[in-house]
Amino acid sequence: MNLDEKVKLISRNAVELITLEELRNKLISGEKLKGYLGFEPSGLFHIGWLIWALKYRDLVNSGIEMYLLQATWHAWINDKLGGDLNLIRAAANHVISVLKNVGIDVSRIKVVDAEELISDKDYWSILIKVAKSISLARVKRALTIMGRKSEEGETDFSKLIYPLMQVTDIFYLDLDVALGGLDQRKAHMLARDVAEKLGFKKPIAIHTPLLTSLQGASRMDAKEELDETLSDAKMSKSRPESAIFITDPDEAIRNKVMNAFCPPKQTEFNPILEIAKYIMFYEEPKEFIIERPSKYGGPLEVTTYRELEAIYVSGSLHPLDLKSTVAKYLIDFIRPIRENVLKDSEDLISKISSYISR
RNA sequence: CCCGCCGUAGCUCAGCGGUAGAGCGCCCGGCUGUAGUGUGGGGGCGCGGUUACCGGGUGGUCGGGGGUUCGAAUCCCCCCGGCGGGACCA
Repeated sequence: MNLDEKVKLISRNAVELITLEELRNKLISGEKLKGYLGFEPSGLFHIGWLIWALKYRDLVNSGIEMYLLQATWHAWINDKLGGDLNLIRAAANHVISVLKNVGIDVSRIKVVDAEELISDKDYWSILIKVAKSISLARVKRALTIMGRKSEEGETDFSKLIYPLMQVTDIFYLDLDVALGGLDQRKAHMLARDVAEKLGFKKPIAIHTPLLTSLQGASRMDAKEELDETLSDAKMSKSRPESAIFITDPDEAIRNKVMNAFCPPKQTEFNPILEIAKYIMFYEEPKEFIIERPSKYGGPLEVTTYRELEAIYVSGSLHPLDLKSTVAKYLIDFIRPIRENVLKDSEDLISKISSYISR
């Protein structure tokens, strides 16, 4: 793989890459790059996470030495799964199981548990150095979670430690690249802000897009939808269709897609089009056949997302036909993963599910 | 990563094209003469020097580098540092 091919692989389908120049320079220098993604085990794997999972796979394949951080303590701070560390660990194993089945060669990556980090006093030494180098206002600004919840009620103090831990994770692991959904931007930028002053590597930040909720309102990312649907029973009952889980059976996937928000001709905040873009067409060209009764124009075939978007925007592709086609391909995509994951970790899933449903 | 504000004496800041300033601090002196000390006690004298006050003095790569100008702390560009805000959604 030459330089341009590597850069293309690393940057494809990312919302942003900060900065491209730094990435190129590091690649040119020939040094072995280390990267990571930290995930919060918070319940069942949903398809929004597939986007970063696919990106993670790209980075592994590009030759970057990738770490995968199971952010169990972080999940504890965020009260995921009721703050039960045993459940959180089960959820972490479930995520690893999914990643294996998405085609990530687990033998090529280094899985790190937050437990390992926090048991080393060097970790806490870095955390305090980071804390000393920034103001309280700056930490608060790096907090994604705070915004909405603080309007509703009190936020406990542990939440302030969260961004510090994210920054410390990056420095402790001595990383060149930090990967995450766009919701991780604040933490990554904080790390970039203080890195040089403290003598650590300034991480290149790669952000993947977030999927719009199937209901169209907000985003299907870990911080909002999953948290609310999984850890909040009320939400789960009132909004059962907001996310598609990797463990959903075929019919559930089809129902969720068919019931989803999908405004005609519109690309913005259109979850179905986004699924097509980021999952179906993650790799192009791709054979994408829209089967359609002849009275609505008959079957159509496209090979790139750009073509699909063009015919959708023009109005010649009806949302119903888009939905049924996306449902079909999504089912095909998820089925093998689901089957293996269920085989792999059924006990974990039932543990997590039982928490959710109780 | 993006935007904004700031960077001038040790400190807080003013000055914003025409001789680099103020307050505070610091140093010296005056006034005062406490505690302590030279003594066993007291006085005197000396040492010492608190607080306030008075007088005098000390203060600078105007963050760095370029540029414009007869002339730059001041205007323009780049960089560094501090702070604040933004950054899909809320």
